[in-house]
Amino acid sequence: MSWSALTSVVRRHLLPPPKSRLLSHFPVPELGLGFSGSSPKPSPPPLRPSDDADALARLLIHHHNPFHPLESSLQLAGIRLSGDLVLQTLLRLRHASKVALSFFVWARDHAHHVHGADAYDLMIDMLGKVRQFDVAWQLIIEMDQRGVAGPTPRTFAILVRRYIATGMTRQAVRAFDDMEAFIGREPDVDDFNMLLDTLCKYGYSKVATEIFNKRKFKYEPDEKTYTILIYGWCKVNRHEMAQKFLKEMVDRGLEPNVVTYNVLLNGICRRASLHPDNRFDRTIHAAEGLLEEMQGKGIEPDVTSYSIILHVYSRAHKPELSLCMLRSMKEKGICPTVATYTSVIKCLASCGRLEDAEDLLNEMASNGICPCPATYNCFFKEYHGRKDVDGAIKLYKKMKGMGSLSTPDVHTFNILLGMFSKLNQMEIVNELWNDMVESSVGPDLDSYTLLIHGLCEKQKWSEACQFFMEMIEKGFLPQKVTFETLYRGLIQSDMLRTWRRLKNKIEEESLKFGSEFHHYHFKPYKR
DNA sequence: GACCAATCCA
Repeated sequence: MSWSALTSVVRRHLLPPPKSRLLSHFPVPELGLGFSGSSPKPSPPPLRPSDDADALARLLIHHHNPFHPLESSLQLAGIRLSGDLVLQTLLRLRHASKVALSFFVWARDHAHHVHGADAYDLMIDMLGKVRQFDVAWQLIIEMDQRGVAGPTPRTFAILVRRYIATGMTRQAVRAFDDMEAFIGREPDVDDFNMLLDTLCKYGYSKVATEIFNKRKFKYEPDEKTYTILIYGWCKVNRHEMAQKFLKEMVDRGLEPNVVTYNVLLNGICRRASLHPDNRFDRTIHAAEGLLEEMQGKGIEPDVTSYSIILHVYSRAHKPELSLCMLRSMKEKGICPTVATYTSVIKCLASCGRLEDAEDLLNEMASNGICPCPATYNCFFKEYHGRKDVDGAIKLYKKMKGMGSLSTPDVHTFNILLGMFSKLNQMEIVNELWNDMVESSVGPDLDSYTLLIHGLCEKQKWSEACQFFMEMIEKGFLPQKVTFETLYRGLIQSDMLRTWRRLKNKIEEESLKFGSEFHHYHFKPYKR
């Protein structure tokens, strides 16, 4: 059966689409946790390519249905997709959390290859993202009872990360303490490091330090533990605290290694202001001092150390120094990575030296290093600045033909959308938009904003309005300027019917999802 | 998963 035939079968069984898919309203579904021992039926292994999973996922999102009718549709079609594959696809796509949970429950109960701990971990991560921690815990308990090789320490790492990302640090620590009862052993240093690392990554260095001081006698802290804490304090720009832990580390008889020094180096360079030149000089001086200190201890700088310095050169627009350092690191036998090359290329491109940047791009290729989208985006930014349409289109076409590591990302599209919209080439904007939707990397809030602003500038009010409503439906909250520009345009050109439709839409959404839209004012606009 | 790159609409 062809995909289009399957699509029509599925559609026939589906309920009408929902009115909205915003995430802030997320009713807990009936999980049916009292599963009655009915052993899962064995199902054949996945036979279909991931394209089908992708298409199915899109269809599911589009209709947003309960899945019972779908099961028969799938059986009718004789297709058995791997549940894990569809689940992963759903979770990759934006705003599909509710659909993903329904699918997970359905697939679990119908044994479509969703019994593994991986699927549970994916779901728990997603539930944490939308703050449904009670449901996440239900799944953890279910994992335990079902014996699906979990929950594992990784499951708890995911849960802990989600708690911390939400700012619920106390609950994160409690979850960490609850882990022992599930995994059947005491947490070790690595687990402890995970907790501290996650706290520090999200800026809770103070909480991490408190936990560390309370428990450092229970776990044997190692180099990683201290490096994590030093990273945390550097991140919040508290260098004196970073130094304090460096000292404590040495006092304990632990030797700082190259990673520890790179963390300190990045702490010096990360947000240092480089304007005017004497500030740049001061930063470089401090960085060189640290490099000397580490070399004095017999630790040689590695790619990361060089990449950190190169990033400073790039931010300060010093192409000569950049190239010089790249050369000297190669002479020392240190192989540049994508990050290294991207920093230098960004520096050259932003200084207008596109030919030199292209040379480096070729050098990367001959060294077998695959450029990432960020590498190409440096060129696009410069083309944008020069209004070089041909250059941009040529590079874009080249990227489209490349492997998945180098295909355009959201930023690529956003740069190009902004460029061609400003140059008034709306056919190309349209084409880019379609490419972006097709490749499922976007659109994001910026893409919508760029497109709508572009359309407003061209006075294409009804098109702009259409995209405005689409973005609301997808759960993006448009900026105030976007709303006001559109509002003014619709009123001034007497498009009152379109305006009313837009107004109803916003009122409908804000009724359901609370105060999010309150900064839009509906006062009649004075002409 | 102890460190390095990465967007710019008013």
